Amino acid sequence: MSSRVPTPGSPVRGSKTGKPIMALFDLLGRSWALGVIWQLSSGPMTFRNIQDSCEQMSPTILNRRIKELMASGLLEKGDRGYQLTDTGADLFEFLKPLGSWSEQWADELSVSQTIQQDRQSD
Amino acid sequence: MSSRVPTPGSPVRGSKTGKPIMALFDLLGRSWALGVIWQLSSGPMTFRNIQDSCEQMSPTILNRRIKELMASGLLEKGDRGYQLTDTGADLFEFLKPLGSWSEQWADELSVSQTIQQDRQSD
DNA sequence: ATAGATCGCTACATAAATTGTAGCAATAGG
DNA sequence: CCTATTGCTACAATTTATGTAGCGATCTAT
Repeated sequence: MSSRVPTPGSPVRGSKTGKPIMALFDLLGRSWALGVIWQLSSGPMTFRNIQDSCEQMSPTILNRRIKELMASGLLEKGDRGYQLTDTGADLFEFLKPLGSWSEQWADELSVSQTIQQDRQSD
Repeated sequence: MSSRVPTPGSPVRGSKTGKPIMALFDLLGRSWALGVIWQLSSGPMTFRNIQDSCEQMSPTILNRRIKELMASGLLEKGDRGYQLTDTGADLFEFLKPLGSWSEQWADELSVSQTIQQDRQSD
């Protein structure tokens, strides 16, 4: 493994100061990280379960994300597979509202795109 | 530009279904995207302002993020530089609490790391 | 016991994204 | 006109991600 786990206090991709919020953003801002947390919020899952529920994400990167999220105390290994830690579940509570927000956002976007198309056809 | 802007409804990096939440995670899960939104939450900023407040992030990627975030309706260009749209500001309200949460997380992490170090020296 | 089937990965090659540096055209001020 | 700042683009180097193949370990049924 040549990748670094973003840790508050130490330089990370995106922040040389390692400010907690930047370390968090670096951690969550890697491909599939938010998706994995999102999926695990509904309960423990096996490695392949996660892969399947995340559009067959490559095992390479799932494995890397898992290690990072475990090192960051958001994920742990349980009897029934991987699961969110208390901290991870706590974080998810903040992410949760984004579900319905994103649907509203999707609607707004499709509307404004329609308007743009209308303008082009003028 | 060869990169695609994650748009709900169309396949994105991380989701072939284009479910809004996955499109959002793809968009926000790119380097510096969350950081840029975070910085702009305190008011409009010029291109170089953002660069400076984000550890001298490369102009290449800032430019790309800006275009993506504008295409997604989260950012716009105003008199005083780039700024969050109403939608963007709305999104930020969900991100905001992560600021203090991340500091708590940082504390927990440093404690657990100390414990691990103690165990190793046993 | 043995032949699947499943699980958690690792190896490896390819493709895509990010970084860092240099610099240019446009505007602003003196 | 001279200088500084702004918003970028070009380009090469590095880092990350994707996709496929497959291995060793563990269950499962025969």
